[in-house]
Amino acid sequence: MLDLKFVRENVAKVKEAVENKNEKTDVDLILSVDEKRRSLLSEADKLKHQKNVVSEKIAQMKKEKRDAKEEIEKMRKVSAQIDSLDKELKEVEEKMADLLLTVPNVPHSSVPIGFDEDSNVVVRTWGEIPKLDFEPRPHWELGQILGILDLPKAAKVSGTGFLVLTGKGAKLQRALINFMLDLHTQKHGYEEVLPPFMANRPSMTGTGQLPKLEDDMYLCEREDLFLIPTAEVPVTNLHREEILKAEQLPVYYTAYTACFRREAGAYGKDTRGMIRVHQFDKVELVKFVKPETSYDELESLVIDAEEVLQLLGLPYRVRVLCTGDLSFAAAKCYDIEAWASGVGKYLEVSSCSNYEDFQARRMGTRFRPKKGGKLQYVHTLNGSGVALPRTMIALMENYQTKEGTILIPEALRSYMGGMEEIK
RNA sequence: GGAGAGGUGCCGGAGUGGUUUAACGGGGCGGUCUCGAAAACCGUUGUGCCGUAAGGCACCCCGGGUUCGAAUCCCGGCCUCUCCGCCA
Repeated sequence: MLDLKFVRENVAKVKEAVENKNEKTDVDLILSVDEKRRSLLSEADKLKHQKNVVSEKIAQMKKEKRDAKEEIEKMRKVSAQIDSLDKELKEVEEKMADLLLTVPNVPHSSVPIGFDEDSNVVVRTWGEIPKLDFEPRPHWELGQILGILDLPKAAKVSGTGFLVLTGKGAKLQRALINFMLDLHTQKHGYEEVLPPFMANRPSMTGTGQLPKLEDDMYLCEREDLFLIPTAEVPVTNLHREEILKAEQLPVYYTAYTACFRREAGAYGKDTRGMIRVHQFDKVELVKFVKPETSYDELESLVIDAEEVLQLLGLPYRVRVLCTGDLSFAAAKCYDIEAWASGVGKYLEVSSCSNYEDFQARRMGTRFRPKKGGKLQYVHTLNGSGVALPRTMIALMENYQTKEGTILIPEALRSYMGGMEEIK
């Protein structure tokens, strides 16, 4: 959420952001509602002031046992006026709040302007794309041959877009989770959190999934709870409506969770295998930082995520997203994409974003800079560190052998009980 | 699910229908003292909104209601705690 004052004072900038992000927010409507709101507010405030003054007078008169009938009668009328103004004001303010939630964050000045993902810019690549001397198999074939991925059973149990990992496949997934959590907690200084996999509306609104993306999420209607689409939601909301101490910043969290996405509107895309599924595992990184450091923190966040792929020996590239591909709440975002030999393309395994104070303002997460200074909103960031099925895909497809087995990267072997190969 | 208790500021914790941002304590900040520090003492310390400003308004979990006037009384909701039931 942007500050209403900021919108008022930076109309051109906000309209440009709406345009560049391909959003449809009506900024002029916001301005006119704001004007209405302010005029109602000052009218109501005047009457309330009168009420307060006269109420005090009535109290005084009662104390002196004088008759206050006339004043009471007058106030009865004023109160009625206030009531009706307040009612109108409430409607206008609710409308204002709803409108403000539809204004996207303003992209950082370093973000390339562009309409869609074709304008994303590769900032670096790492590793060599493996040159296999045989026709590489896609992961679903490998999974079937080795008996570690059973898509037909997943379809039977739940439907398309779900996975059943079995035996060494399940173990490999668990190994990856543990490997990543250990890396981030032990080497990168993140605190591990295991949050709920369901979140309420205020939380979903806090991080910016609501109101825009409601249809992309699974909703348990009886409880009005959403299955989390990412650990970003529960972990970032840990500090909703809180005032953090300046000296405790920056705060780093890492969390493993399952993630649930309806993938509405993605029908026909990546339907085979486990590239795009309704439920997947992910290790997430979340940061709460001081505003002046947030862009440095974004760079180090990306590096922390990249290290996962480096240690696994998976080649990847990092792209900075252009304005049109940038999510609603983000000010800047890097995608990390791992190369997968079987399907022959780069797969997005991480998205690292700086939200600046956009989420913090929605959540009410602030800190006091020091010495009785004014409260300020923190900056929040998060990134996958990293998402699992696609990392599994890259691993399976890049480490496959001519015989259809999969070599296990060095870094993972201790997590696999010393296993060197899945065969 | 049943019964009870409670939700107050940065934190702990009082609170009478009528000068309430709200006793008291802690913390923070400023100062006195000190070579320096601790201790002690004194002072100070909420947030948001409107307004060029002076100033004003709102806020004691959330939403309604009663009243000239509600942190205080009534109703609904959410959350926490205790006991009982159920349960991996």
